Amino acid sequence: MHLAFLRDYHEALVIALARTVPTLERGTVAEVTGLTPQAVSKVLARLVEEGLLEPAGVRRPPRGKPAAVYRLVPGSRRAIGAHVTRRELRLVLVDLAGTVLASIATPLPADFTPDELLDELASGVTTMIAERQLATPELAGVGIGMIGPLDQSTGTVRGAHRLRHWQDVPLAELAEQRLGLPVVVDKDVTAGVTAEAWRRGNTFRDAALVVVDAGVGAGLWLGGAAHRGAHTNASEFGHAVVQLDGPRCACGRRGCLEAVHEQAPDPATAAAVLATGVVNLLQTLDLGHIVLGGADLLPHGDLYREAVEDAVRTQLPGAGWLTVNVSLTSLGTDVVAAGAAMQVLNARYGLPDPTRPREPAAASR
Amino acid sequence: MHLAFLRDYHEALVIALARTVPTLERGTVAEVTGLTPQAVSKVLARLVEEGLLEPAGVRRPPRGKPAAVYRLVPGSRRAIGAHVTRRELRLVLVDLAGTVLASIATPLPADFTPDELLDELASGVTTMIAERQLATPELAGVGIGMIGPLDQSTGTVRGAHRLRHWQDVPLAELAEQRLGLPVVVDKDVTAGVTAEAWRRGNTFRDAALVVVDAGVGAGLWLGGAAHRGAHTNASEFGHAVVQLDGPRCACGRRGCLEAVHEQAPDPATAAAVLATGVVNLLQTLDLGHIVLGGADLLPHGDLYREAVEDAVRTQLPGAGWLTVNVSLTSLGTDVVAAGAAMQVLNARYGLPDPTRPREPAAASR
DNA sequence: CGACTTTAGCAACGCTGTTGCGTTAATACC
DNA sequence: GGTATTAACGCAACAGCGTTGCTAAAGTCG
Repeated sequence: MHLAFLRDYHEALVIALARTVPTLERGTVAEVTGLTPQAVSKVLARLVEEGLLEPAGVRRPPRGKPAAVYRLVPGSRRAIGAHVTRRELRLVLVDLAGTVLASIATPLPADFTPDELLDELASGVTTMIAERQLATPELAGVGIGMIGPLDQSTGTVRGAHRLRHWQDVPLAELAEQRLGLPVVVDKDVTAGVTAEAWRRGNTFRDAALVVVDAGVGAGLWLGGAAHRGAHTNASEFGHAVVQLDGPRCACGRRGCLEAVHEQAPDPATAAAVLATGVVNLLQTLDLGHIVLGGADLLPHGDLYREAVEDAVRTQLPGAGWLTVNVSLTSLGTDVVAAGAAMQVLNARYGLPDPTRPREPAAASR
Repeated sequence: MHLAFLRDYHEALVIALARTVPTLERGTVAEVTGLTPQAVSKVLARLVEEGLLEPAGVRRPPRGKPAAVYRLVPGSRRAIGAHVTRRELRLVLVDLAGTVLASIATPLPADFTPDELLDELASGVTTMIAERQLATPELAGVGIGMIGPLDQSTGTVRGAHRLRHWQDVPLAELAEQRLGLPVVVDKDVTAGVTAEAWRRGNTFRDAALVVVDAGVGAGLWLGGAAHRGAHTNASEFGHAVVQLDGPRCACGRRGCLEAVHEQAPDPATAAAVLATGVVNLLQTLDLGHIVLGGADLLPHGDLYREAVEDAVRTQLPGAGWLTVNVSLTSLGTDVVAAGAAMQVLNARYGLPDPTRPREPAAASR
């Protein structure tokens, strides 16, 4: 680990702050980060130099010299995100602030092959780059949120459920060659929770994005980072058993949350089942935020949200201090694609990982 | 964050390595950590200076200058750990290598008060210090593993289950005043999983210690650190529902894993229920290691281990690559107390937390 | 207009790991 | 036995990060 880690870490702190507050000042940043004002000056100067921040006038205190005010330049960096489901490909363009600037969905052929996906992806990405006139230093890369199981560390799909042509496909590598851009691949729900985290800032430290979309999954954000697990296969929350003698699930077990949820007679019952599963998650992991999403949940969004809020109130002990924020995703059906894009930004402008050095700072002179 | 973070981080890497391998050399450390050999020389010199490492002869390569060999001095730092249950107080002494040097258990009065616990704790700690002639720089502090719920960040017990006199007790603060030593407090199972992690080294990155002892809990070690959650109340795994219409649990819900497990007609059925719960955990979190422990599990240890191994084999898809290491804790009934002690060592000699600076290096000249 | 307050920034510094290069201690070769 | 080779060690100068000390700037207040 070089000294560069410190620099990147502090720059990432400031960027994260800039994402969640309208304006920045030297003094307030120093307070939040614990750095000295002098050090903050240097960090701010570097970020202005890189184009990520810009001056935004001054604040005049009741007495004394006016303070220089800065703000994020959201458009200075962008990334493209893709959400691959069994039926369609959704592409979004997001900026540094986590705003979705464009979103298009195109159908995919039934049981599509890797080549068919790559064709569709390349065509969509090329169009988007042309339409928006995106240049290389500005466009950070492409993220792909995909149904699992897959190996996130290498970007290889191990064998997507119900897609025959996807056994051990090195998707990240293939897409990089095809697009000529950096590509990261991750499970759909893990990408999705990254979107929520990127937009909400650092109070969002322990959370889950619970998604119902054909199956049930939960992307996990634990201790301020995505949790992927030992084989990057975490989030198969839908295959946790909630009814030992319940109906047979596609995975072979009995009474998986997903199977019980699916067979519920009406949406209200289904929501109650899911809510119980969410409380299980809270008991085990003690999350501060539950975000709900997915194409099969959002049509009954308020119903689900109320069911979960109700379960949190009635099924979880320690009411006074065990506060859980329950909400629907503000990104709707874009959440996975947007999260995949933000993973690209997060890799470069999020908190660095001490175990791996970061690539040599793309556009820094 | 100061430059001191880098220093502490690299020292912690070397100490962690020294714990898990018999001997160290400059070259191998450089390879593992990614530092230059020159930097490793400086780190090793500092650690020898502090007494944590010592020279251990030389290795003579086929040709060339012999390499200096170092090894950990396990006895150079020790910590005392306490495990508080409803019936007894267990005290252990551990060293830097994670070896348990002494273990004593004393009964606690029924429904004991904070004062009664502190009396017993002070008496036991004083005895242990006297018997082993522990000096201040050598003894790093005292850790307490306690039944929850509690606030780990402040060391306050919020209101331990079935203990009437434990509403909002600032246990860490009280114990520090009483003992004159640094004290950390944590949930029993979280302390326990720290013991396993400290002894197993950095291949142990995503794991759970599943404990059956009156209740059922799971201490979580995720991404190389203890997972405590938004209100430091994670690990209440026993209160995850596995049978929606199951028996009423003490917590008010129906069909909690703990309740279903408790009412199983025989140990084999109980083990199968727990095993299903463990697979739920694996589906959600994708853990690489499951460690089993607890006073009510260990008497049937092999039965439980085989049940879990069997469930992992038969209930978890993706057999080829989803490898899970299942084992019984090697520390037996000492695991929680030992883990509490290792949390003290971990706070000082484990990987530092970027968000909080470390206290000013106790005994560094 | 001078005193005071608040913020900004230059310059020197301390500490980290890095780089360059010479030194040391062993074996292999002639 | 001397010389070359090898592998590891370590001094010294260096680069880059945040910190410290101090001065300057830009306002308000009396």
